[in-house]
This record gives sequence, C-alpha cells and structure tokens, in this order.
Amino acid sequence: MEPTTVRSRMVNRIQHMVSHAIIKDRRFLDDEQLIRSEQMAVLEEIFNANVRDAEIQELSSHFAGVLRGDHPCHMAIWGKTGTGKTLTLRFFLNLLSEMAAADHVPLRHEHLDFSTPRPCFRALNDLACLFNASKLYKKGISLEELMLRIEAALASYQGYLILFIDEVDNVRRDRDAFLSFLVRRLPQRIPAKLILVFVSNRLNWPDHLDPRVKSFLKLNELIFKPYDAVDLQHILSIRVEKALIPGAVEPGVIEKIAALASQDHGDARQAVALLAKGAYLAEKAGGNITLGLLDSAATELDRDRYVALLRSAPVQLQAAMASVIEASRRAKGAAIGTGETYDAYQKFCNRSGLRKMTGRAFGDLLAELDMYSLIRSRILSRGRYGRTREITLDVSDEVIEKLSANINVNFDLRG
DNA sequence: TGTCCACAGGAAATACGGGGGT
DNA sequence: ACCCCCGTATTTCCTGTGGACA
Repeated sequence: MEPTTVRSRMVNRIQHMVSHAIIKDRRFLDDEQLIRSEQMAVLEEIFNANVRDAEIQELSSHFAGVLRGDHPCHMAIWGKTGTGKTLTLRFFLNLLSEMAAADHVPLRHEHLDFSTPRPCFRALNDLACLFNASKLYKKGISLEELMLRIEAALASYQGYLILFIDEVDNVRRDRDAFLSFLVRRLPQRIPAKLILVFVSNRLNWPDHLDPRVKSFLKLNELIFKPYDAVDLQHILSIRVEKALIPGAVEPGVIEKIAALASQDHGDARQAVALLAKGAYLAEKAGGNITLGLLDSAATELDRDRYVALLRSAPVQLQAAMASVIEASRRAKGAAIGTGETYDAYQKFCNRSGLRKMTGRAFGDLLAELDMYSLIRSRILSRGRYGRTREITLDVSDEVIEKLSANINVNFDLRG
C-alpha cells in the first residue's frame, strides 16, 4: 500500500468535500444571516404559496381603514413560537406603508422587539430609542423623564403611528405601568393616531392585566395557528431550493420533517433548523440528505439546544447543574433530595472557588433548572423525614456527558 | 391525634453596581 | 465629588406543610 502523507490526506478530504458539497448557500438555512431584503423575498415566496393567507386577509381588513382616514383599534395577536407572527407582521406592515406612501397617507410603523425579558424601565428606554428620543441608558433616569422624552419626540407627528410590540409578556415587573403608558397616557398626549399591535405567545395574555388598562383597551384579536404539515412543506421546499443543490434531498425527507414538526410543535424555525442540521451532517458524510440521517440530526439538535442553553446561562446555574449531575452520579441514578444536592453544590464551590449562595437561593436555581427541563423535580413529603424536592435528571446520558464537559471547561477558564 | 422533620417558597431587607444631576 | 435614583441579585426572616411515627 502506498504510504500517505498528511498533505495528500488533506488534499483528498478537501477535494472530496468540494465535490460532494450539497449546500449551495448556507445563509438560507439560517434567518439570522439573511439581510432584510432577502428575508422579505423569502417571505413573499412563502406567502405566495397561500401560507398564512387567512391571517393576512384578517390583517388587511383590520388596517384597511387607514387608507380611508379611519382610526382602527388596537390589535392583539397570539400564537406559539415559530408560527410566523413576527415575520408576517413585519411583511404586512412594510406592504401597508408602501401602500400608504402611494396614497400620500402619512404612516409610520415601528417594531419594538422584546424577545428577551426586560423590566418596564428598559422597555420604555427601548421605545425612546426608536424615536431617537434618548440614548440607551442602563439606569439612573426616571421613568417619568423617559415618558416625557418620548412624548416630546412625537409632538409634531400627525399621521398614523403603528407600534408593533413583539412579545409583550416579556415585560417583567411593572408591566402595567408600561402598558398603561401606552394605552392610556400616550394617545392623549400626542397628536398621532396611535395603533398598538401586541404580539404574545401566551394565549391568555390579557386575562391578568390591570383592569384599568383593560377597559381602555379596545382590541381586535387574531390567532396564529401552528403551521400544518402542508404549510411546513412549502416553507421547507423554498429553503431547499435556495440553499441546496438540486437532488441533494432524497424523496420523503421534506415530508418527514414537516410531519415531525407539525406533530409536536408546528414551529417553522425548528423545522428549518432540523433541515439545516441534516444538510450539515449529510455534507460531512459526503452524501445526500436521507431519511435515516434525520434521526441523528434530530438528536444532535436536541443536544445542541441544551448545551447552548447551559453555556449561556449564569455561572451559578451551571454550578447548580453540575451539582445535580454529581449528586445524582453518587446516588447511582436514584432520585436525590435538595439537601444532598446542596452539599454537592457546596463542595463544588469550594473546589472551583465560586461564591456560595444560601440554600434559599439554591432552591430557586433548582426551580429554574426544572423550568428549562434540564432536571425534573417534584415536591415530596417523607413524613417525619421532612419535605424535599425529589430530583431526577431529565436528559439523556449523552447530553449529560456533553453538559458536564462544558461546565468543567468553563470553570477551568475561570481559574 | 399531635408532633416534628426538612425543607418550600413568600416578603422584606440588604448589598451592589451604575448612572444622572449639581 | 457628592448624593440620590433605579434595577437586579442575594440574604434574612419567616410561615407553611404532608405524612411517618409515637
């Protein structure tokens, strides 16, 4: 056998990868990487296939009044994540402002994106930034001051103002103060015709709302249903066409992804993510995307999610996870209680030099892990032996391996 | 039946960090 | 430089509790 050099092996591999490349344009597998106009083009294609048609019709009739000089009421839009609320709205509002411009109707629309939780203060601050009424403060300025600046910035605008407020329920703490400003105070202080569009993924969102705000809030409601398999197939095939070379996807693959996704969440983003993972794996293996590949793509995707979640989490939460894993190893898989876990946590802190937190705070960390379903815990009373959380790890061994590796790396770096 | 364990989890207090106004 | 304001993280203090055991 002819001896191979590292150089020849490398050349072989690279040539192999190039000749077996199935991804034509990676960016179309990840919305984050697309620029605005490309996103809109993709959307237009999707909507042309009658996806989300009912919703777009509904939006059109709600806002039709704008072109006739009416003042439509506010709107609340509900739907689970990945049902295209944000994208549909963005697309629709762009179109609407084009039409308004053609008719010489003054119309402005702004997108307030609360994709991460924030308090009332930051919410107002973001709003102020949209109107260039203030720079991005971190702290130290009163709420009143912010409100006044927003009002001042809008004092001379007379036309329509559509405020698209994405994921309202992410306004934590004093949400009522924020909403009350938008709903009650702002419309009275500025000359613009204000139309609020609230988007939320909680269906019962306005139920626990300050009644005073609620009574002011005339709403038209619109619900985005999860995508069905047919919608997802459309969405996926457009991606396939743009991102992959022809023939890279074996028959049945799109159908399977669509079926899987529509069964358990109807989330288009996750469906596209699965497609992307499949494409990546296929390219690495030097073949096409096959049905069999999808299973490993799905598990890998799952694992990635947990790892990414934990890696971007605060250190204390990582430490808590580490102690659960450790305590659970020591107990050989049997369920463990809060006390044992806290002991493990304390040892972990001693080893890594991390500041210890009290038991109370540790309990909250455990609750958080439970929320992310990294662990499963239930409160159990063992009679005179007290009450405790019964904790089990809720992720596969493979994921745990990966998680603990990541945690350790993090702490080594901290010294 | 009452006791009492080993915590859960709410509320208030405190610490902390950062920024504005003067 | 000083003081005050605000938001967040954590601690302190507290009351509550299901059921095994005597």
